Amino acid sequence: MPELPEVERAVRAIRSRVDGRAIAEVRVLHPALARRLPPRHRRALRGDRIIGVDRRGKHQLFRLQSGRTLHVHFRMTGWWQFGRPRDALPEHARAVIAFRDGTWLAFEDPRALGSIALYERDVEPSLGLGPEPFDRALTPARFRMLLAPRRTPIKPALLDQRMIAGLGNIYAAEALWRARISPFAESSRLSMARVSRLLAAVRAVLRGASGARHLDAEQRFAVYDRLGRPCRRCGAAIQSVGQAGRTTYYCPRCQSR
DNA sequence: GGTCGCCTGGTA
DNA sequence: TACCAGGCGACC
Repeated sequence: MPELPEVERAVRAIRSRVDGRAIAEVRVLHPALARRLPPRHRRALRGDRIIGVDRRGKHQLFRLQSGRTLHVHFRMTGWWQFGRPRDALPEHARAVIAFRDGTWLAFEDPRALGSIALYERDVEPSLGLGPEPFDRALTPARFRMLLAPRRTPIKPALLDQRMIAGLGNIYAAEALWRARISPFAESSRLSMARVSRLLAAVRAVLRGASGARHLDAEQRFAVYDRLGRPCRRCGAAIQSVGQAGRTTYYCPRCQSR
């Protein structure tokens, strides 16, 4: 699930539960997770304490009392499950942070594509991210400058985290539909007016994401996963196309190049 | 940019 | 059984 709104929600759900808790041990339950969190790093985490959790784009940064940082990325299917001593671990728990008081935080991730990694004291992970979408310093003019060097279709450009941090395949498509911009429009050639519309659309889509969460895909999205269904604006059949290895959904009639 | 690999599970 | 999946880094 996780694009920016979902990662933000995940962080909010656990922040108050893990803040201040001391780590008893970190267990890895799937070999894919061990690649970036080897046994010596797991051992080194014992006794440390979580003092805060930050989000940047889709990344999570657990700040530790030692000055180190635990970096977490959900990728496609990651999620947190917080548990009490007697609770059963979720079926697809891939790693577990067990606290001294018996509570635990399980990294649930069916596809096991997510990652957890430890960064040494005072080493800030370099994530290569552009501005946060709601950063006030992100003006239409700045957004346009970010998009200007990219001579690619706008849809794949939006998935590049150096443009805006936290956009993913779904909300990029939704924002383009909302801004009435074709996913094929060339990034560098978007007019100021369209860039401005796009930025507003990105923000509106991300803001609306949390509220619509309980709806099914058909209700929740304007284009995503709605192949062949009528466009909510003009009634044309929604189409899909492969772009940069991902599926893009769009309205062929009211999203112009 | 495109394409592949990483992983597993759900669905046609 | 085959294909697809909300991510992303490595490769060409």
